[in-house]
Amino acid sequence: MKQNFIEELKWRNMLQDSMPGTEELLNKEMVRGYIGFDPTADSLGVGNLVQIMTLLHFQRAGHKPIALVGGATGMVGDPSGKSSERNMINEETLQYNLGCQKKQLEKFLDFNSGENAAEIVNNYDWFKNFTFLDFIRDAGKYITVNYMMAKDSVQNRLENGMSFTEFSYQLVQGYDFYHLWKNNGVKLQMGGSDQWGNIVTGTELIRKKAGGEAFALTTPLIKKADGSKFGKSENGNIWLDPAKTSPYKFYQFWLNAGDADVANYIRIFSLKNRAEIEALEQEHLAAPHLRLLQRTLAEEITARVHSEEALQRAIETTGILFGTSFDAFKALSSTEIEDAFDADVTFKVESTLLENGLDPLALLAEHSSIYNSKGEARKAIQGNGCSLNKEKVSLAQKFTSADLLHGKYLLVQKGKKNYYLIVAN
RNA sequence: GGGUAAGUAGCCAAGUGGCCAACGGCAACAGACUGUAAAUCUGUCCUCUUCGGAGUUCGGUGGUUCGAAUCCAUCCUUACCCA
Repeated sequence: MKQNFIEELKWRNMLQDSMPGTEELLNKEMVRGYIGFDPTADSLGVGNLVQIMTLLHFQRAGHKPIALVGGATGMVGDPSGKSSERNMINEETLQYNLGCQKKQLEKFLDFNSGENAAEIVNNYDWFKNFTFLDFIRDAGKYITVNYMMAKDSVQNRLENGMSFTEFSYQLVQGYDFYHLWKNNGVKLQMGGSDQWGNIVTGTELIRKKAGGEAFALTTPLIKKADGSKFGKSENGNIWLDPAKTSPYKFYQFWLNAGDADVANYIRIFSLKNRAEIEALEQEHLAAPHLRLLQRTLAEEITARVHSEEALQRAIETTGILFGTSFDAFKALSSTEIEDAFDADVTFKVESTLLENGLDPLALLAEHSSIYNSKGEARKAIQGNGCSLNKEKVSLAQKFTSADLLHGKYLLVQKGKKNYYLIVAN
């Protein structure tokens, strides 16, 4: 069952812009299309997930998706959307990042589906032996500086300055498109709307240099309803790598999405069809407090990005920490408790210390690093922002062995949503 | 190479000799209210602290002064104009 790619993107609100003729091309034949990924970090984040989904829908519509990892472009630095010159990352880091991202991409796309099997390419492969002189003759000659200057990504930087390196970026990315067009039969480049300028530099180069035709399609940038950035949480970016963002936190991120955003998200990140999603939306409107959309979305994405088991564990942890009363928590077995906490939120404390009674500052800041300093812990406690075994902590309190569950556990809450486990041994 | 303007906390930005750990805004975190939502109100927001304080900051380095983000010298960075 092939879907119409453009129609699919439209109802999912994933279509920002496309070049005239793009839809006709897609209806006519199996198209090879690519999206570039920038190796600035050692993991992709949920921000990149939009582009991954675009490729996935593209493949499901019967086309051939190609993910380009930017071994070469990463060395230059994309100025789009950046207000100042970027620091260069060294080659070693870059290689490492590339490897990590490649592994993640491989999880999403189907590489064994015959003629439209996904591919991953690295633009470093064709740039590594390309000399500067060749480049300015083979690519630079076809694009005028006037044209490059007109780009938003350049205009926005004229006030504060921009190096030649970053100015050249669009030409490097443009050449990627040309290379893939010429050698791999790629006719379409997709990307976030901030990439429009870079993408059309590519189609322009293809037209001028080879008289060929190529197409562009962009997706809107996701914004939260309050205008803040998508994909960040209190602890920074939400990554796809379970070592950097645990499946539990990943699940929580989606579960915590606001109503105003979640309808948007589910269309983008869910593979459910239109009827299913619209039905869910109806149901959600009838009873918003059940947060059906958030739950459905969180479950689907967590299972896809991590695994069904990781999802089950995240749901269980959530149930233990949020859903049930403390009595229910007490009823859990030691194994269940320990399973619910990841290593980075578990702290060990000598049980002898507790026998003598420990004040909260010593316990939370000195003997564990739930808080970085006593001052920080003190402020949080004074602000009523810390609970132990589900009860608000006061500075005057002392904790002893009698407070331990199963003789060894203490449940600590920093704020409402951050849980830690202290194990006495 | 010449001239002009600028560089203050995560970001924006006030501050032109003591009242400055530095107005204000954004972001962030926490509390109340809620639906683990939004909006709103409140608190925190350089570091450490025995909560009395202590230490380190205003591009870098030196200097003047009892005292410098503030004055002087010099260097660095950036923008604009001229060559």
